[in-house]
Amino acid sequence: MSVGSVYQYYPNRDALLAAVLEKHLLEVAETVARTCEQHRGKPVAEMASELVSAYLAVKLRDTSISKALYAIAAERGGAELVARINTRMVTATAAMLASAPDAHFEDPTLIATISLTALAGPVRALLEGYAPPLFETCLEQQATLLLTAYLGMYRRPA
Amino acid sequence: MSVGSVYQYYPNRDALLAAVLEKHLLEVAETVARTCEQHRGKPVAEMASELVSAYLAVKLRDTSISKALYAIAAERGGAELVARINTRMVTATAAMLASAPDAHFEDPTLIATISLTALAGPVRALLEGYAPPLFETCLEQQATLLLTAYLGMYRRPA
DNA sequence: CTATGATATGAAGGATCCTTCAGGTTTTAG
DNA sequence: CTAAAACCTGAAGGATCCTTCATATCATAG
Repeated sequence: MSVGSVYQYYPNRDALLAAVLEKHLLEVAETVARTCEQHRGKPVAEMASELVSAYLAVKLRDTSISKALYAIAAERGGAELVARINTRMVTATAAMLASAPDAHFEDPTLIATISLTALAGPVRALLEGYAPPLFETCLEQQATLLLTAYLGMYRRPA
Repeated sequence: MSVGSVYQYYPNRDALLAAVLEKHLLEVAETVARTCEQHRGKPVAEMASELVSAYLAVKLRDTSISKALYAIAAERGGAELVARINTRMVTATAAMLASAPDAHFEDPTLIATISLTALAGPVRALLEGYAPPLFETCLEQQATLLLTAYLGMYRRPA
């Protein structure tokens, strides 16, 4: 595709990049939201592993795209876009957490935010290239452990 | 300071940015490494809270600098620099973990990497602006809980 | 087949940013 | 006080990137 063609669909460079970023973020947010809706009422340990599994799957599907979009998200207007779409993931996750039969969260939104951002940290390290060689093979297991342990702190007797 | 003066100390733009980034990263890495050395042999719960405390303190000391450096780190050569200096933090943290009397880690480097990157996630969300209003007030407590729970999974009887 | 509209192309222009350098100021040394 | 060295300054040049537009190609319908 040539340079000129792009300008028939987007008014300028920023609009194009924002559209690409939004498409990807919406895909991630939708995947996470769907997963959260499907696992309401389940034990927190299951919530943790399913959330990790879904998030990693969608983020690592095409690593070159995810990696490139970090750079775009850091540019003008990127933060607002990320913030807006992240809200959807946090809301869905918080709703799932609130429905757990074996745990009680006083502030589900806070716990959801911590959980998702904590998950994003290792993924970003992997995608950006600061991570040991065999990091990817252990990531899902360790991330699941991380969230299971964290959410497990809020467990209550049945 | 004028534009021309800068070029008396650095050959070009990238060298200047790399130097600023390196200075900040080294400060963070040194702080974390010192904290880790000071808490060898302590229980894992204490390791977790001290690591969180030290990391947050140095990262949130000047938020405008930390925020600006994320953009630099994403540019040419930034990833290599971050990777190189992160190694120091991971090594120090792994050594601390290996010395815990109340836990056993088969792969301390892996656990250290997950711990540090998981910590970096929420901090980044805060600095970049995607985080709820009262996120900062709860961050230290929640991050401590996150790492305490995670590292606690590797606890063994005394 | 031809006309009309829709889409594609990439060189040229403009805007922005990086770097240099001729000259000025401050500091140091004799 | 004077000369030399060290340092500072910002306008001008060059390099890079964003955007436009005249032209070309393709698709559709009459």
